[in-house]
Amino acid sequence: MASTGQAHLGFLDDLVRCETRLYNALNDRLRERHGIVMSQFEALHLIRTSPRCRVADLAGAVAAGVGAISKGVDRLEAKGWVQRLPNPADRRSSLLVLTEPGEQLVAEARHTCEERLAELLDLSAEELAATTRTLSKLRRALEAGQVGVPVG
Amino acid sequence: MASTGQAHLGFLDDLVRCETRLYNALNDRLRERHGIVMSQFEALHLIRTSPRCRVADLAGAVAAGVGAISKGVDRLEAKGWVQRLPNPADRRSSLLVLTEPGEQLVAEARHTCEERLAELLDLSAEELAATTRTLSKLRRALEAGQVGVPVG
DNA sequence: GCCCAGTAGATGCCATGGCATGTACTTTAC
DNA sequence: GTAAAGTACATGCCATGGCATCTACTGGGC
Repeated sequence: MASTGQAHLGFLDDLVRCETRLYNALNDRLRERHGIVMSQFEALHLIRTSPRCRVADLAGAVAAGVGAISKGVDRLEAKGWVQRLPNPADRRSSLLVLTEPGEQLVAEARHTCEERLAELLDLSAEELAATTRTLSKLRRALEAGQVGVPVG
Repeated sequence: MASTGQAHLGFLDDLVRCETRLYNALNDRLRERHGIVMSQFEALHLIRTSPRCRVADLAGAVAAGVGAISKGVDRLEAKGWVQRLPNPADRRSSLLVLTEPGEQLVAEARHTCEERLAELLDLSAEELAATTRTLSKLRRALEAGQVGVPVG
C-alpha cells in the first residue's frame, strides 16, 4: 500500500463527525435536563477533579483560549456554581472551586451524560476499549507537543 | 466488569480532545498557508465531491444549522470560490459549485491537510485502520439516527 | 385551477470563542 | 532594593454559529 494521506483524511473526517454529533446530542440533553451546555459541564467537571484549578489549567485542558475560559467562569460564577478563591501562592490568579449547588449539578449532569452516551455508543466493549486506547495515545502525543492550543 | 458508564465518558473525553487539537492545528496551518479555516475547507471539499450540492446537504453533512451554512456560503461566494447556480429542479434552492480558483484552493488545501495530519497522526497503520473502522461504524449509526443535528 | 401544509434558505438577534490589549502581580538580573 | 521582563487573567472587538422568523417556492388534496 503506497500512500496514507487518504487514510489520514478519512480518519479525521470520521473523528470530527462523531465528535460533533455526540457533542451536540449531549449538549441538547444537558440543556433540557439541567440548563447547561457541554462546555459548561466540561469546565465544572474539570474544576471538580482538578486540585488547585486555575483559569489557565482549564484553558490548557480543553485547548481553548484563556480569555474565553475567563468569560465562561464569569458565567458559572454568576449562576452560583463556581467560586473564585484568592490564590495564596499567586495573587494574579484565583483558585476555582465548586459551590455546593455546583457539586450537585455536576453529579447529576454526569449521570445524564453517561446515560445518553450508553444509548448512543452501541459499540462492543472491545471496540470501545481498543478505540479509547488509540485515542488516548494520540491525545497524549498531541498534548505533549502542545498541538492546537490557542494563544489568547 | 460491572459498569461501562465510566468507559463511555472516558471515550468521549479522548475523542473530544483529539478532535479539538487536530482541528485547531489544521485550522492554524490552513489559515497561514491559504487564508481559510477548517470549516471552509470542509465546505469546499464537500461541494467539490457532492454532485448537485445544496445548502441543506452541507448542513446535514457537517451537522450544522442551515442558517450558519447559508452565511458561510455567502462568505465563500464573496471570496470568489463558490457560485450559487439556479436549481432547475427547485427554485427555492441553489446548486453550489466551485469556481476555478475554488478548485485550485481546495486541491492545495487538501494537500496541506494531508501533510500536516501525517506529521501529527503518528499511529501505526493498523491502529489507524482499526480506529477508523470503529469511528466509521459509529458515525453511520449516529447519522442514521439523525443524532445531534441542529434545527435551524 | 386553488388552497394549504410543508420545505429551502436568507436574515436578524444573541451567545460564545479567538485574538489583541490592558493591568496587576511575580520573577529575574543587577 | 529596583528596574525590566514575564505571567495570569480580565476585557474589548470581531467573527462565527444557533435558533427564530420571514419569504419564496413546491407538492399535495380538492
